[in-house]
Amino acid sequence: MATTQLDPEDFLPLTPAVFHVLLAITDGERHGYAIMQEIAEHTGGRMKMGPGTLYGTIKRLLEAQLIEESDERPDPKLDDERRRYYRLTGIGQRVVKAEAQRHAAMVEVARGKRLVGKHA
Amino acid sequence: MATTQLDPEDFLPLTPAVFHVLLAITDGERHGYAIMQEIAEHTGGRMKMGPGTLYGTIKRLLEAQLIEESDERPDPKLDDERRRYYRLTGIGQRVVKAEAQRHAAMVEVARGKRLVGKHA
DNA sequence: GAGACTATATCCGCAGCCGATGCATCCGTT
DNA sequence: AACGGATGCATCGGCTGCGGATATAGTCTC
Repeated sequence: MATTQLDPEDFLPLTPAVFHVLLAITDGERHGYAIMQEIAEHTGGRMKMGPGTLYGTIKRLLEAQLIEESDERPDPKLDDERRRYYRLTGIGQRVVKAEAQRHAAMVEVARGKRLVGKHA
Repeated sequence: MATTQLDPEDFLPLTPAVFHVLLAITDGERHGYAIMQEIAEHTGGRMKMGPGTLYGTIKRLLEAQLIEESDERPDPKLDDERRRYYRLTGIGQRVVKAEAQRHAAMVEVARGKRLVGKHA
């Protein structure tokens, strides 16, 4: 086996902001503004991430190499040139997954204490 | 029902530290040091909360009236007098529950993206 | 009686959230 | 074509609060 793989666990726990951003791009690349909307959407509008949080978070995620910018455009003709698209890196994927499982485990603890009901 | 109902949602989202502390005392009162251990335990030792975080968090939770100190001792003879016990207030209970459900919803989103498998 | 563990408390550096602000572009309406 | 609002990215600075270091002291074991 080649390199000693970075352990995704070393990145945990993620801050809520970071987790939401990563979660928003797990199923395909997205640009900044779309990430904001995605987050607002899948939290039922409860969480609205402002630009300060978003772009600061993106910057740190790029440095940590959990995400990377991509030059590919879904449809050049329809696209807004100002947009900058981001996608998960390999390690990024492993990190979101690990964090998601950590959350799942926490929810199970909460379920044991009857704070949440049976599964949806 | 004299009191004006505070909306638990107003307290969300909780910081991870706060959530862990509240979760640790949902099933009965505990003293500070025991809370630390409880947290280390039900995260499989992954999260270890230091005294700075713990007592700072407790202080803020007392001010916010999500927890309160109790004078009752489980067993006076066996007890260490230095201990200070805390329990959830009414609103505190509603807040942990709301937060737990928020987390459960987030995990469902992650499940939809196949980051976590079927339920344990 | 040394050392480890229990138990609470404070201090303070630092990370990072997040609203405010700025600027440019795109698009629908009139 | 002028306007306004939404889209889109970026920076700045205040402030919250996390978390390691440190202090104090009682308890327990060897």
